[in-house]
Amino acid sequence: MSVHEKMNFETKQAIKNAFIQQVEEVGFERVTVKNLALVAEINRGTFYLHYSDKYDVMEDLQQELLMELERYVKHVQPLDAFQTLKMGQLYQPFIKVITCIKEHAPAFRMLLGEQGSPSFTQKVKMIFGSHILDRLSLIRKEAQDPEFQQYLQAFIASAILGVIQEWLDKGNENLPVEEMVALHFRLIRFLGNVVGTI
Amino acid sequence: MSVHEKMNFETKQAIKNAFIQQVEEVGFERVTVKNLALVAEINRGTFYLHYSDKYDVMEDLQQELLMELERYVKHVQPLDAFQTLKMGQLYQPFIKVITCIKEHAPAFRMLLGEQGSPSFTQKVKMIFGSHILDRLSLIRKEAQDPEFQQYLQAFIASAILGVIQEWLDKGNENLPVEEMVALHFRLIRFLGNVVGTI
DNA sequence: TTATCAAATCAACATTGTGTTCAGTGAAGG
DNA sequence: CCTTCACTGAACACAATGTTGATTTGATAA
Repeated sequence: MSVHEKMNFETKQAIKNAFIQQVEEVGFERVTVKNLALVAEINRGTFYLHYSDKYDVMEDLQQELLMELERYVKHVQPLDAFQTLKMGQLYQPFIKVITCIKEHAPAFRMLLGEQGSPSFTQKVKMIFGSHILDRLSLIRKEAQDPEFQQYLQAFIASAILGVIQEWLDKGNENLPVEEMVALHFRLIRFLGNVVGTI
Repeated sequence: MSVHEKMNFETKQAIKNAFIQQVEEVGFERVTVKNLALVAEINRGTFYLHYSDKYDVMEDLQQELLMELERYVKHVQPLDAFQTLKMGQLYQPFIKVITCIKEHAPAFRMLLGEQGSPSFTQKVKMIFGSHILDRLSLIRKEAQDPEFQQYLQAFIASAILGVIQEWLDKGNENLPVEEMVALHFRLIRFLGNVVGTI
């Protein structure tokens, strides 16, 4: 790697960081290339050497995070998860997912937050939904109806993501990753019990 | 009501409709006052007689829908809902909520969709969460821990809204309101059963 | 040391949307 | 007939955009 590529990389990073900061501050719509250049401490012209516009930065950031996220989510198997849970242990693949999100917390908080991107939220749900429900249809015949399965995916993926959004919102430093994972299973079990007892 | 007020009202409506159409087409960020005036077939200057900018239109639209929604959601009582469900009937207050959403489907689809507003989504979740979980803490001691309750709210509200978003996305004309309501309870019961049998 | 080359800077430009203003138009109502 | 009032149309200064071309910087390699 030449020094030029390194400078190139650092400038791109500076732009991305400025972007995250600006979106959190004023919302995506009010972000301007002018201010991005100002915050990133680069010339406005330099911005255009790396990105065509602010939408381009958004795309780049989203791609980066979605690829990283999918890398961990694809190892999650819901049946194994419940099995592990029954033995009173935490399910490692899911811990890795939450850890991944925590590591990129500023970006996720921004994209999933009040000023964020609905399309990103939707893509994250897709990743959760498609992988987490992979083999659930094997054990329950209702889950074989494609329409029901589709709504089941939306239901569970939204629920999980909703908890994660709440966690990010509150400043996740309070609640460690392990408790976060345990919380998900407590919530699902709680709902199951309520349905059972009524 | 004078004719002038009527004209006034119709112009505002035209702007709102143009706004919905434009957001769906190009996304909120790329909506311009210029194009809104073009689509609504009014003079650009006329726009500023009704709204100060596009954010103002967004606010107006959101307020309108949130007030309407809350009007129905506040009659939903989860305990009654499960009671009704056990007797094989559909829970009327929830039917009214879904009907309300269906009646304003274009606006809801836009605001909750890929090009929509995360802050609106969040507000809808708040309305769902605060009303639906109102008395759930009475029957289960876990639900009394405020932090758990907070996450439980996020969990359930997100799940329900996720299903509604899926419904709107697919074009809700396919699935009638009654089946939509039944689906929610089928989903919750399914999850309960899966947790119970594993 | 010096020539080289990519990255970043700087200034200038036409373009587009913004928000405001102000003189007009036309239809309804008194 | 004349007032009222929503709306029109044109003009304005302003701000951000995206592009260009000339220039500076600094590390690398002969």
